[in-house]
Amino acid sequence: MNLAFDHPTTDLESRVIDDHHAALKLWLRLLACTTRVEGVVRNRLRSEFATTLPRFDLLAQLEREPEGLTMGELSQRLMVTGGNITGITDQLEAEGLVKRAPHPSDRRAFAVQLTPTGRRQFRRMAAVHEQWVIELFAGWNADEKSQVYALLAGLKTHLASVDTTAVKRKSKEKT
Amino acid sequence: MNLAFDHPTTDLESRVIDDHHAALKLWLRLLACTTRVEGVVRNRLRSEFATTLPRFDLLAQLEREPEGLTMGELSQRLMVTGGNITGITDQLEAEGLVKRAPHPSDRRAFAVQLTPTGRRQFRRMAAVHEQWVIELFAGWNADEKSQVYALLAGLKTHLASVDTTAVKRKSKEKT
DNA sequence: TATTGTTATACTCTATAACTATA
DNA sequence: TATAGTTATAGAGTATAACAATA
Repeated sequence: MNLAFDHPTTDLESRVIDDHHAALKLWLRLLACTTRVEGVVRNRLRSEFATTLPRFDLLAQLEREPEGLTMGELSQRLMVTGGNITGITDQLEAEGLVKRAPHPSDRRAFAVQLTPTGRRQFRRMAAVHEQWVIELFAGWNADEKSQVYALLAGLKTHLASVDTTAVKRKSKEKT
Repeated sequence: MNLAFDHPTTDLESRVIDDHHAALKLWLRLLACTTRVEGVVRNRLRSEFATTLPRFDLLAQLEREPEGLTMGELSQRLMVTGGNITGITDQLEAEGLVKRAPHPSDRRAFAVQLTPTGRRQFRRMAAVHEQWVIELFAGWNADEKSQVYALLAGLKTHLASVDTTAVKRKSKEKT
């Protein structure tokens, strides 16, 4: 991966054309930071645990649900379509980390669950992963973290109301 | 990721744990928001302009450099390896948006430049793109935007000092 | 020899759609 | 008919490595 991040004229933020526009500048800086954090996490998951973010996320969902989740529920939670869940689950099952248990009431579905090995392994990874995140966000103190956390709540709510594809709606102005 | 731990908040150690817990929660919320914004932008670039984010980014870099950029410089700025730049440039050149002009002093290299058509088209896209970003960040008022913008400056500086792959370095703490 | 860019290849991640087996 | 999951396929988006032309 290219590590030119700290070079002021070579990172994503330099996408800014010439603008003095707060929203665009904010977005480019936000994207640069997020991309950076995500890249570090992906690289370390690969080099330390030979795994990927989607696989880690799937295990994380299962860790919270001892009863298991159906493929469809996993699809919703990871926000990807069903075919992808089949693929990731296949891999994790082949490694013995998850199993497709019969669903108690619907023979079409499965209750995908962590195996004991999977649970042990996930907890080990999750602890290390959290240390990475702590390290990466050490640039903010506790107060700054909670400020941003609170601000993001508002943004998240707003984003949920934005249509993914619609481009312009002159009327119907939100709030 | 599992956020279900209940830590008592009575002593110093617990507060530290909560602070760390806060980093993970913050990261997950930040990632959710960024992913959402990026997804909307990607979808709209595709549906409105039949293009992609890397292609848009490449045009944006060229728009700032009338003299053009070499393939290697584009590789650095977009933070991807050279082979990818060749592919993106091939596409954009086929559409008449960029051209590989001869490099004035190095016959191995090119000065990749926007064509007049490419410049016109990029400016049109960039204006619409900015409106999308304004819409997506309308959940924050001007003050909130500048707060986050300022906070991100600190995070960015910190992130630049984090090794992409290294996992733990107890000693040698920066500064 | 070193560097610029191209080609070839492969892998991850994702979406879509046709298909099956149940419901 | 509708739903849960699988299979097959396609296409971004990325990296690596061998290569050709030039420095």
